[in-house]
Amino acid sequence: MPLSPDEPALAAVVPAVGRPVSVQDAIRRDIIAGVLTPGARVTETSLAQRYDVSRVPVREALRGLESEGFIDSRPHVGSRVAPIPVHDADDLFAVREALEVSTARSAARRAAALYSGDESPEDWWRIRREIAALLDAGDAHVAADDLDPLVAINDQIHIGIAELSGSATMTRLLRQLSWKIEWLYAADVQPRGKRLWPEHRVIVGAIDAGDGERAAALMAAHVRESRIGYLLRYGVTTPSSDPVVAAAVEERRPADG
Amino acid sequence: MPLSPDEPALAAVVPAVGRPVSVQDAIRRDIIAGVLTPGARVTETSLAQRYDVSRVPVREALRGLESEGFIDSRPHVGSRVAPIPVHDADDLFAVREALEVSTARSAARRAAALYSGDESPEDWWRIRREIAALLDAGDAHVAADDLDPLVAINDQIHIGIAELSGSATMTRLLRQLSWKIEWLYAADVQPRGKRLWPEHRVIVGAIDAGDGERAAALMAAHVRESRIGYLLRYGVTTPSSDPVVAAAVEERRPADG
DNA sequence: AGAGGAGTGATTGTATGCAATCGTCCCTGT
DNA sequence: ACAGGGACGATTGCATACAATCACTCCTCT
Repeated sequence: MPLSPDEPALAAVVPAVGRPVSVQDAIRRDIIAGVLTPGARVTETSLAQRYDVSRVPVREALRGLESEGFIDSRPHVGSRVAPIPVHDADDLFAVREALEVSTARSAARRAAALYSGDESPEDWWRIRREIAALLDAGDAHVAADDLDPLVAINDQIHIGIAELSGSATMTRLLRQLSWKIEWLYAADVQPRGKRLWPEHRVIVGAIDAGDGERAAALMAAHVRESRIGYLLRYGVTTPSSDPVVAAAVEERRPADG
Repeated sequence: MPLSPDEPALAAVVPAVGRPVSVQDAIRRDIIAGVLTPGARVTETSLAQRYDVSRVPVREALRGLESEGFIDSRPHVGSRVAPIPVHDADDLFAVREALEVSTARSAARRAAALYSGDESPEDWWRIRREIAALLDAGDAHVAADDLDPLVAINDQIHIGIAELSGSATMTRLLRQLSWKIEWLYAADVQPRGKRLWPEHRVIVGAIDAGDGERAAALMAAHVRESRIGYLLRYGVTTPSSDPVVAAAVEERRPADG
């Protein structure tokens, strides 16, 4: 697996978190962190005071958050933090499966085309190197039993795979969803991703090998396993929309916590 | 296929076009209609004058359009109408395939659950009736050889199927994409959807029958065929990211126009 | 002649103030 | 006591005005 054909090692692990936080980022962060609880009523004025800005940037931020699904807004009435998305969890996982299976397959195909010289994507190697760094960082956190950062790293890896697939649209959609995913996991203090973590390296391996179908199958299993684990942990009563997932949940429920 | 278990016939064919157009809708409409051509430079001030509003609503609209992919904006420099998305077409179709295969499968499963009495979704019948109306309307347009409205009707049907699937997330994402799809097709005055049109009724039939895998397979073939047709018509030179599609395009290219 | 830097113009980003709209409460009439 | 209507308060929607930032040009120095 030759990772760096031209440039030197390069650190660049920090996954774009250091931006000069916009109001939208600040509010989203507070929602994900639980400072602004779901169902809480928020007015433009109160938020403006809270973040010490005018109402105008708050307005823009609310519009953006609304389209991301974090805010429910009604004209002339007010806005609320969207109800906790646990109900949407199964839905969200279904979308992830649909999208990410496709990105994994495409990424592997592009890798194959790359090796055969048919294509030379401009920044394929840069992204691939970032993923490698993220995998290493995740391994370190797992080894240190410091699992909290794994949520963000996990998202970054999945977005990175989407970037490798070369589909700007999928990347954009997945980025939207990733925030909600983080929100879902944020409620879970100790993510059980430790068991699933090693799967990432296997998936990336299949991509490197250029085996599209294997990458797709591995990704499908990965997302599905994550979905089952989530539904089990939260004891969601309504069955999953995917019969296979629903059956697995039902089967494992008594054995689990 | 019993369509109306409780309510009477109901017209409601008009697919939500009559809203009091916001600035964002107005700009998007002009982009899709070609009034604002891709690459054109647009400033907040010029748009404000154009639509006779202040810069504030224009700002919000631009933010929204940016997240929809219609506008490329650089801070302190200006905004441009995003370059013509023909290059993204293949990408867009790939996403559609990933999402819509999933929605078709889920919709069929819900139909099966509905018939067996396991579930009673609140507005399943309403949506199903709207789809029926859309199918009829499309048939009428095809019969009259008036193919222009088919683009919008087509989008509405696909969104309706997503709604039947019960996945709010998929519906939201698909709705975002549908605008871009319309943009793509708008360049094509005479959409060649006439040949593909009857497939919709077959897909809906599979959903009604509760046959998830068949619905999924039909939808996959439908989107793929549409994709091939598009790439052929526009003579896109770069091969599709899907090898099957790329091969089909290559095979049919000489025979076609 | 070329490179560097300051000035200028254009554009975005933000704040404040006012108008429009909607929900709610109280008051009145029956 | 209850229903209906009007007024008030709260909140959003919008316009104007100003500040900050960036790109570009021209001027100067080497």
